[in-house]
Amino acid sequence: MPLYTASSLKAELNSKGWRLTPQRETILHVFQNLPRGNHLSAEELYNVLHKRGEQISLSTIYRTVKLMARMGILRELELAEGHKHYELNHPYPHHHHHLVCVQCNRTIEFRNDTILKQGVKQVDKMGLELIDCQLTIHTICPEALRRGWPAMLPSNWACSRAIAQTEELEEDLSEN
Amino acid sequence: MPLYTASSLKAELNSKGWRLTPQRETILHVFQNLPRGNHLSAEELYNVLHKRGEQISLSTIYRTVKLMARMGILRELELAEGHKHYELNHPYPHHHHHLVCVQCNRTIEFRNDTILKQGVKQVDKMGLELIDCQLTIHTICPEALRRGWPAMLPSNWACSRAIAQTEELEEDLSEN
DNA sequence: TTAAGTGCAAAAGTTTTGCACCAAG
DNA sequence: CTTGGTGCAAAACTTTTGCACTTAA
Repeated sequence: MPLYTASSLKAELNSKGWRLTPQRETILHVFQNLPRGNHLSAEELYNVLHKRGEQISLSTIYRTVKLMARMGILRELELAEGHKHYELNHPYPHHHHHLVCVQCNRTIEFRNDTILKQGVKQVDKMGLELIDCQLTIHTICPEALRRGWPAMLPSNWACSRAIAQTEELEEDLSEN
Repeated sequence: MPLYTASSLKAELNSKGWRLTPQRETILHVFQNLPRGNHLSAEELYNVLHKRGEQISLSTIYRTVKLMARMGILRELELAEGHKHYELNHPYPHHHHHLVCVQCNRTIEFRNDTILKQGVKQVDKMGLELIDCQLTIHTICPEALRRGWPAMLPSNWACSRAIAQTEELEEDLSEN
């Protein structure tokens, strides 16, 4: 059971005065059939479509993914590669976050329900609605380290301190 | 007491074979004197510097902020405005996250120690080091709503479901 | 001294837009 | 029919790079 069928997508669009077009339907299908963990840039989506023989222009792709991201259907990911990536905005049990190597841009997904809960709590507190909520962790992956990127983070780095102090905090609260 | 002095910055740089230049020092100063909650794009930083009479080229600015972000001194923010913003990467008690309106790009900062703790836990589990950890929440702000952006999110949206299910989960765990 | 950094101008990319035509509701 | 959507080509931007010249260590 996909998150959206053509008709539920149509209903969503029409309710805002927008239209369901074959292009939009096709693009949604691509994302729905994308193996979990994959995400596409506009250009990649364009290529996937062309391989399938679908002729959708790059402009339309850009317009569509942006619209769908604003609707909450797609998630816009900034994985530090100079362009945005998109993926289906999966509901709770499949919601996930990303870890990115600042050196080589390698990306790893992870799930963490506590974070989603905190996001929900935050918007609730402000009376807003959640469209998306993503934690991005920047790190240096083992490969990059091996290739010579700073063997150690400096001792007085903001984030080193953050770690130290947070660990203390964690002990104090003796949580989980 | 700033996070970095010229000499601690120099030490950090030198330890990796890099150099402290007047440009790098000046750029760090700008960020250290930026009122909390502000962040600058490369272009904005360029303008700030020029108003002060500092002649630093855009290329150098791009090179410097990227270097400092990879070192963990600055944080690279993607606030959906088509270009990156930078701010000092503050340690724990001042660490914060962002809430962004998908419609008007208005940004609101918030603090949440639980999220930072989860980020630390995640990298620890994988044996990595944390450089930055930022939750970005996408939402529609009240102003945008008032200006006519979808009065309600659709009932079957991924994120609506995420909220519902997470709230149940929250009750189940009866946490905090 | 010598390897790294800077500035400039040009290049490379991604994303947006104007406009004429097409099509969904 | 009317208004929104698409495709194309051009434009707009942000970010990166090659290269000659400086300069920190």
